[in-house]
Amino acid sequence: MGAVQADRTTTKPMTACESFPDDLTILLHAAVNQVTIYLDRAAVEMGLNDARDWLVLAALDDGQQRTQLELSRVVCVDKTTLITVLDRLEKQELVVRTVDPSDRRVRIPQITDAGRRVYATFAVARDEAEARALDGVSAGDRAVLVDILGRIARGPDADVPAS
Amino acid sequence: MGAVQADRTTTKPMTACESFPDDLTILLHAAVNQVTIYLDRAAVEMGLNDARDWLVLAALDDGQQRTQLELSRVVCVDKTTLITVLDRLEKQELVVRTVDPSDRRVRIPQITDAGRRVYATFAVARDEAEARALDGVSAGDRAVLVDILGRIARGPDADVPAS
DNA sequence: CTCAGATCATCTCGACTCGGACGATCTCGA
DNA sequence: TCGAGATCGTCCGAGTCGAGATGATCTGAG
Repeated sequence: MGAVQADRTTTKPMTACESFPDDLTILLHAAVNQVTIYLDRAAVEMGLNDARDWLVLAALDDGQQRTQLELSRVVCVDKTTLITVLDRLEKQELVVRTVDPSDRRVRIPQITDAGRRVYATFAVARDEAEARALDGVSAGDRAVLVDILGRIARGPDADVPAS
Repeated sequence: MGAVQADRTTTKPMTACESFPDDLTILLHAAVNQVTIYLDRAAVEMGLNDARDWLVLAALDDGQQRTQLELSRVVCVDKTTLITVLDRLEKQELVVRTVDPSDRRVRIPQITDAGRRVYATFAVARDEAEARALDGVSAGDRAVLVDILGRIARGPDADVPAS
């Protein structure tokens, strides 16, 4: 039988990956896959559903007032999917949806104290995971990594010159 | 803006991402997201469905004989999902499923000449995209990137001691 | 003031994903 | 030789995702 199967009620991909180190994009995929597996596990362990739940909490934790639409763009989650995430988090009382009094169409999701606590706990687990993953990597190399990833993430040109 | 919406028939996430550069894992997600968007677009342009289609082709192109199960592990795709990918690629005559004569349970998917051509074409587009993404990054820094990503992808130690 | 058009959150519904069956086949011990 | 158990590819059903439609609300022109 599957020895290390998580007893989850919801469906969740558990694909471990033994990739070939040929190519940057493949490597990138494999890396994110690995990280996701670990983070998802940590998230489940503390009652969250997903690493995405945590991602949303992280975005909310910086205190900025954001509409759901803005939030969905920040965390790379479809606005439709974000609704279900917020529903879940709200039910767990980790966030609340407040109505912007100046524009009653928009909701401003805000993190609660409980949410902040969960986020802080998770952040510790995440930092440990990162530290383990980057064990033996010099600070300079880490900076290089962050720099390049940021460059990739922001896109090849970010602002297409009006062509 | 946006404005560059692809007119796709199949469902496909098009979430562009304007992430905050706080954290490594978020950065990693954002980077892979960006790359995926680009690769998916390129894949669609040459008749493939997905960047995953290409990933499968890439894995098959190294000439190794692999069962579908092995293949699914290599490319980080669930074996069930891989079936639909192979079905599609087989219909396009980019791969064929051969039966291993020494074990008639297993299928050995193999890339065809047409598949090899498509893969080669795609590889050019991919290399261009990579070059653009890494424009202005020194060769040394690239090596660092590949090294660290590989380290992350291979996992901290594959089996986390259940503490 | 009124109304047309824009924008927000939500809902709907079709497409996709994956855990858990299942049949076919292999292996190994009796 | 035979059968129990393992392993392969495939199928099915529940769950998830996201493009487009919908309803509520805002904005600006007349």
